[in-house]
Amino acid sequence: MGETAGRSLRADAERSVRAILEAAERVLAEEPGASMEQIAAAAGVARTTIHRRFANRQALIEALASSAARQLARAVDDGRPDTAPPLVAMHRITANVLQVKSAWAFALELPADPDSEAAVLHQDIARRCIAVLKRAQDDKLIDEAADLDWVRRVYYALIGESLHGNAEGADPDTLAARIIDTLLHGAGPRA
Amino acid sequence: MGETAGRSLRADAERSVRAILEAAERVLAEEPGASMEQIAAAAGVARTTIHRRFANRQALIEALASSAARQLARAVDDGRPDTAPPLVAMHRITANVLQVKSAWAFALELPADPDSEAAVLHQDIARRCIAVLKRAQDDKLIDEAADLDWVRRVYYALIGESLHGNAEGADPDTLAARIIDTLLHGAGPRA
DNA sequence: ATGAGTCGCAACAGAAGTGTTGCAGTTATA
DNA sequence: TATAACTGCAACACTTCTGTTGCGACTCAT
Repeated sequence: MGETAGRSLRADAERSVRAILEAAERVLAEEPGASMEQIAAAAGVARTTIHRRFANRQALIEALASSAARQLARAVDDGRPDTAPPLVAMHRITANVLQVKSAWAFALELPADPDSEAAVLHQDIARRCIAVLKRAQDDKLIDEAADLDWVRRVYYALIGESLHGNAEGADPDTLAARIIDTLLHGAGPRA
Repeated sequence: MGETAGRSLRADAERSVRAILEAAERVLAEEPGASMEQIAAAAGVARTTIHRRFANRQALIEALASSAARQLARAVDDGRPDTAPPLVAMHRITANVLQVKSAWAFALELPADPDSEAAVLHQDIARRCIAVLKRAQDDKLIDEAADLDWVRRVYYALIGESLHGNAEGADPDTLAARIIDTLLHGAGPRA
């Protein structure tokens, strides 16, 4: 049977759903084609339990994407993108996002249908990201002729790249500092 | 049966292999889990023909990765990384790489075993990439304190990002110019 | 404590993919 | 042209995954 978004579940059922989503992230990150059986085993749950909550493999993956997108949105909000000084907001947001993305890398890189909840959230996040960049631009931190959408894409790419070679688990604040420094100044000689 | 690297094939067989590899790139780029049947159909070939040349799905994918890596290596070489002035080499290499990567995106983002031919080629490419950056650094184009491995990773990320939003098919030279400009100067205000 | 919700287990049917083989017909190449 | 290579097609056995059902046991909520 399975439900994508039903009414409130019992406490133990809710625990199972969380365990399944976390296991799915862990397993699928290493092997995108992994079977429901593998995910169930990693979650410490029977395969049938997954099918009770999620009708399809598809439904599970969509729920995973939505869950991760919500956490990402919260990570951005926690950085006070509208009120904090641009540089402070960028640093805090970047550090927060790095942590969320390192835990939900697979789910957040999932291609989402344009009308899914995850896609809407990602679109909203991009909007707020550009708003922060705009404020930075007004403060002369970013060149006035810069294409903010390109800057945002570069920013995303720097975050993604920082996570690849991070098996050692460097400090998020250190990584964030390097990301923002590179974003604003590049690799050229300093004045 | 299938061979990963046999002796010289007949002309028509060689054509088939090329068609299969190109179809595999096309099909797998859209659906990484696509079946051999789908690949065969896209190549205009019977499924059994694929199995004659490639023992496994695995073998096919490795051959795909190797083929793409060789083309990428050639794209770098064509930019004269050791002899041309650093800025010229960077621009030419970037434009060449953009074209190859747009045609073989799936194959080039494939995770490769450390001892595979593709992995060796990618490692060699990274080595040459850093060599060019080093020459740029000697020419004061890159800050002397910069971590060249980080610069290389940023460079890769910028190339990857440029290809995502490129459904319109912008001019490789234009894209390359923006990539190098961003790499060296970032988004901050110009002096 | 009682009832509804939840779970694990076992079993099932069905779908889809993989890899192999044999053979007849076609094509390159010497 | 003669030979060997190549191809498509059909059929096969085999494995794996999916999604479902039924049932007894357990657990949360009231």
